[in-house]
Amino acid sequence: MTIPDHSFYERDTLQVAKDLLGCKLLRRYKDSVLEGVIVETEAYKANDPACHAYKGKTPRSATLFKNPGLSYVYLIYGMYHCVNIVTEPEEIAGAVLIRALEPLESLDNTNGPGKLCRELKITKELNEIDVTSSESNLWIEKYQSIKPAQIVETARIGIKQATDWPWRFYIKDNKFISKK
DNA sequence: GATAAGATGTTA
DNA sequence: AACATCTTATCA
Repeated sequence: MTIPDHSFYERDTLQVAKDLLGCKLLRRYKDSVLEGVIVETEAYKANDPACHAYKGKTPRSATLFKNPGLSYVYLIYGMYHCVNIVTEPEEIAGAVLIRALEPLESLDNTNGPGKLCRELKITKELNEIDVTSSESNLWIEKYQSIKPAQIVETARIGIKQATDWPWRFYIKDNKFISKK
């Protein structure tokens, strides 16, 4: 078991989004650990109209400009949270949205960004967590290696801007991908 | 099956 | 007013 360090995240967001497929997301909660395999991601970058940081730094999006390897958690539609991992060097905005997990360890279906956050008890309290340390309450470990041929690139889901950019990635034939 | 609408609150 | 969502209802 190895944990990707800051240099893993301090790269192009699209590359990180692909490389995160097959890694595990782990959440320490009340003395137990909830975990799942990342099977679907989306990339968000500074020059991307759909990115929260597109119009510059705001109180919410400031996290996206910080150190790669931090978590970025926000509330969407008033009732669900979404988790991202910050990418690119400091002061350059970028993040990878984790859209779906294949459940391990006592998780129910987590085939969507809102559902997986509810299952893993991820809330705004877990914003700006260092996911490169197993001391954190939220972190990422290497798990499976995914061959490039197993990665499918498609358009992102649930956004109104830049809907034709193929910045969504998932593991081919996996049963836990979020639906349209 | 498909499509529509409602819940809900933060953001800028 | 929009929103990186999900569930439930109402068709067929």
